[in-house]
Amino acid sequence: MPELPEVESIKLTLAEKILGEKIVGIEIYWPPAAESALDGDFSELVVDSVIVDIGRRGKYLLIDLDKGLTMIIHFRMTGRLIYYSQKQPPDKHTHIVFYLENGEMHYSDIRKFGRVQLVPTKDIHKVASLSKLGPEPLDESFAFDKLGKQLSFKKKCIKASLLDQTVIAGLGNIYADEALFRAGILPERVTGSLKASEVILLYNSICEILNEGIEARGTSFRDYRDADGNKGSFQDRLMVYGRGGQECKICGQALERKKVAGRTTVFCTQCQK
DNA sequence: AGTGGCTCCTGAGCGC
DNA sequence: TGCGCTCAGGAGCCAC
Repeated sequence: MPELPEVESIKLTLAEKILGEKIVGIEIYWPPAAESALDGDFSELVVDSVIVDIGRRGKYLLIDLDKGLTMIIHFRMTGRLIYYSQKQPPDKHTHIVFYLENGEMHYSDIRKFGRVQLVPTKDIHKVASLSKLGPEPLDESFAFDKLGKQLSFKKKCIKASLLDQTVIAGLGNIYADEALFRAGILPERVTGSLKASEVILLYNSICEILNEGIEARGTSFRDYRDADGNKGSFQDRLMVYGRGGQECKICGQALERKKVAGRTTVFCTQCQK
């Protein structure tokens, strides 16, 4: 499931291929995937536009077109955006094909949770899902005291807080579990009960885990691929996610697996307090 | 402000 | 082989 490091990897692999390219045609195979906030047809608005920039905010990929339009893409669970330099037939899960001057870009999504949303670039801050996002964890302006401020007084458990995109943007189930393990904090701890020293540990763990995730070009636990269609490698370095019942790589005790905040959560009761 | 449940959707894995 | 079941989950929404 694309979280921050995966979306960043898609952005980086895509940028070298599509920046400056003109979209010369489009084929939409599953219309609900293509949402337009404007009057007019998604296809007509997008075709003949030049891709001028590509960015990321949290788990959202932002593709800026000339003519003042931006495509906001959220991959949810199984979304992919893959660039092909040569003609490529769509597969059964391909929902949108963007034909470029050189090559084509396929948006596909097995579970159909993801969306490509077209909005005027100037209105991007008005899009509810983006405007509510919390701080960007890899931004230089993000500091441990900023995280502490977001977490203080919260009564829900820390796992729920980390998954809450208004608290901090970009963490999903994998990196939230990994960050908590590295920080030695149990996922069910009440958020506001964290000591200042624990907030600093958590802050450092989040930054480290996300940077390592990007260096490994993401986690391909199941479906994730970058824009070249390649897997990431961070799944080889996971300490807890997907390892319930197995031995903790640090202390050897069997890892606990239980639902926390409605999500499957894996942790070590020995290493995390 | 918090939780829990439901919805969207498909494929994998399991028991029989 | 295949049927029916459960599970995986990001986020929006709703009831309480």
